[in-house]
Amino acid sequence: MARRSATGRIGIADVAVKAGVSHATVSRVMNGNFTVDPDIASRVRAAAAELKYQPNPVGRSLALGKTDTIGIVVPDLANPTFQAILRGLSRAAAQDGYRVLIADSFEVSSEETILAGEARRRCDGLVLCAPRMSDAELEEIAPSLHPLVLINRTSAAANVPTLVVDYGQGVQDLAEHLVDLGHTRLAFLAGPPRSASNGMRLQGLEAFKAAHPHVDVRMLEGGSDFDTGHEAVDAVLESGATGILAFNDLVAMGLMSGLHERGMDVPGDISVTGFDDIPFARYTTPALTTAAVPITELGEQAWHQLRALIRKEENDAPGSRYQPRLQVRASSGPAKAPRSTVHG
Amino acid sequence: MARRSATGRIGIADVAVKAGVSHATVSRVMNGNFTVDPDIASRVRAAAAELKYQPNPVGRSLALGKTDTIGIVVPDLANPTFQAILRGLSRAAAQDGYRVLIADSFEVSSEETILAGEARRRCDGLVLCAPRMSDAELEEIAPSLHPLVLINRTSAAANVPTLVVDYGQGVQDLAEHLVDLGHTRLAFLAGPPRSASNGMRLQGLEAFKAAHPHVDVRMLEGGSDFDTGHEAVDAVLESGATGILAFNDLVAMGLMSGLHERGMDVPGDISVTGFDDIPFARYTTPALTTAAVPITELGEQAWHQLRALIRKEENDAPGSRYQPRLQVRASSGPAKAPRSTVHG
DNA sequence: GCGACCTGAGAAAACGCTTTCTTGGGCAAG
DNA sequence: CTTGCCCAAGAAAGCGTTTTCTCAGGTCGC
Repeated sequence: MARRSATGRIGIADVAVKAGVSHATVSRVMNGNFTVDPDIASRVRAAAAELKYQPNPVGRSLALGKTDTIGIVVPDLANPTFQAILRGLSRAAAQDGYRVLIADSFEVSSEETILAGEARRRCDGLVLCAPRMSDAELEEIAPSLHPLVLINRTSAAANVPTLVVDYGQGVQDLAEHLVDLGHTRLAFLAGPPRSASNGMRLQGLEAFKAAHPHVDVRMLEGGSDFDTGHEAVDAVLESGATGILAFNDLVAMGLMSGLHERGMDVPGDISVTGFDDIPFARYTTPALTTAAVPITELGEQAWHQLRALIRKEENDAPGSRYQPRLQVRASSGPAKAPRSTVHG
Repeated sequence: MARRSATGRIGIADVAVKAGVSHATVSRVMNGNFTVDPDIASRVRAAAAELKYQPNPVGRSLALGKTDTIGIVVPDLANPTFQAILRGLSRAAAQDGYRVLIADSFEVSSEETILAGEARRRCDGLVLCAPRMSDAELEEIAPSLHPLVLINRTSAAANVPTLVVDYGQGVQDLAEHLVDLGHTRLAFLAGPPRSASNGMRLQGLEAFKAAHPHVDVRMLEGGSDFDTGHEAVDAVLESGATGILAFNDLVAMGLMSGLHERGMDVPGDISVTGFDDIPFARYTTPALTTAAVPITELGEQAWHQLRALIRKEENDAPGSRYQPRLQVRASSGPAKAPRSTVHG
């Protein structure tokens, strides 16, 4: 009856007809414009309610030039870190009436640029987690993404708030912790080679090595997931290290699992530390010593920064730096007498 | 120079001017319409490239009546189950060029209805995970959500594919497993009272009790997260049960953690089973016996069902039922001699 | 050589909304 | 009683696309 022909959905025109007013008046009523006669307003509201009219957000977005939606690009939705960022972002944005559109690049850095652009065009702003993207490319696209917040990347582009976790400091804290426990042979189970946060960890380790020339710190190739850690068990054992700094909690858990299969005791034989303090880190056996990152809060902050940009507010603190907090649990313990290295 | 005044972004009009053609021709070229002269086409493409023109998706959506976006409503983004569904959905949809808009209801069932409606209007279809919503309300809103796929809920509404996990069968399999190990006193650590999937588990347990009148099955109140399991430790010990069926893996992990703190041995003193087989279930200590649900695949299937609806394809199999697979690990073991009940 | 057909590109309408512009009517002041 | 103002509501112009409609020019056939 009142169905529109084209889309089949109820439109503003149907309400206007039913209430005997113009489209404009319906729009005014729906948007709480008070320059409309109360009688007419209630007539419109009645008509809208009866037809169960709901404004079409697409038409609205086109007219208003905003979508009330923000985008987030993540490299891997299976990674608890990005899940947590997404959660914090989504919750904070929802409180201001914004929704979140997700774009998962599945670790393909070439996709990140395209996805970011596409997502940005559909949204009012973008949160970008693109650890593998080259600096050059980032600088290239950053301006076109403008209401943009970066996570764990810095950019020279103007007006791009940056939320970074101080991985360098975190890994130093963990290394110090192991040294305090008497470990003198450490190994860093690295993350993906081109990862920005891995770079920060490496820088931190350089600083650490400079400050502790007597400590042997080996670098081992790795990755960012559980399997990586599990597969690295041989390399770890060969290294002869007694204190292992895993790239993150996932890798640490994989490594502990592998070590357990080899009959090694953690922390009796080897101490293992993670990074991030994902929810499950408390519940591994042994519970994982790690550097806690307030990651959900980071997602929340990302929204606040983005909101300021969208609202064109002055932002006195464009971005912030998060200091990981050393979280000592049972996976790290006193070094025992140095084991002999299997090779070399 | 070529910037449009209103939004500041490059529009189709700018390209048209630069290429010396009409808006319509630019549109034709951008959409690969071959009725346009090759020379003109390349001139348009050159102009578009030079201006870095990218069509505005909002305008496009309005004209086309589609957004290339689907929505998903989840009760809790912190729950690994929904994270996995989201992941599977997002990946599958991305392969067909669709994006995913997320709406987290934060377990507030009254929000679910509103969120679902809003999300649906912005998208071409919706995946709804609303375990707490009443059946009545679901039936009420289902038609208006139409390209709609339900997860772990059934609906009488026409054309609503339903993807359900057979929690009833899964919990029976787990109970059988415990009985086979010699347990005669079981306890079910229930999920949220109004949860649909909890209801399915309860039905399964009724069937189990009917088939095994000699087995004592206690019902304990619970919830769906880690803390719930952790807090339930007293109730579990009081129940005197030696085989515990936790609502899900999270609850089971919390319970095991609590039991460990109490000095109880799993599975020596008490066997614990979970449900879902979340990624971390393999890595708890002891590794968790659970009922594995191919949850990421379920998200993927949700997309396929939704896609069929969006494309108005005939769908011979509207929905499917997933059978959990018993995954025996170390958290379940032979019953030891019955413990005495603390109370009663 | 002229008319019918066809092709290719511009003009304009449509998508569903918001908002500016316009207009008519009521009221107050001169 | 007339003139000017103000206010409320309708008309219309966007927002940025796609797509239909229209028309001009060229080609082919007779």
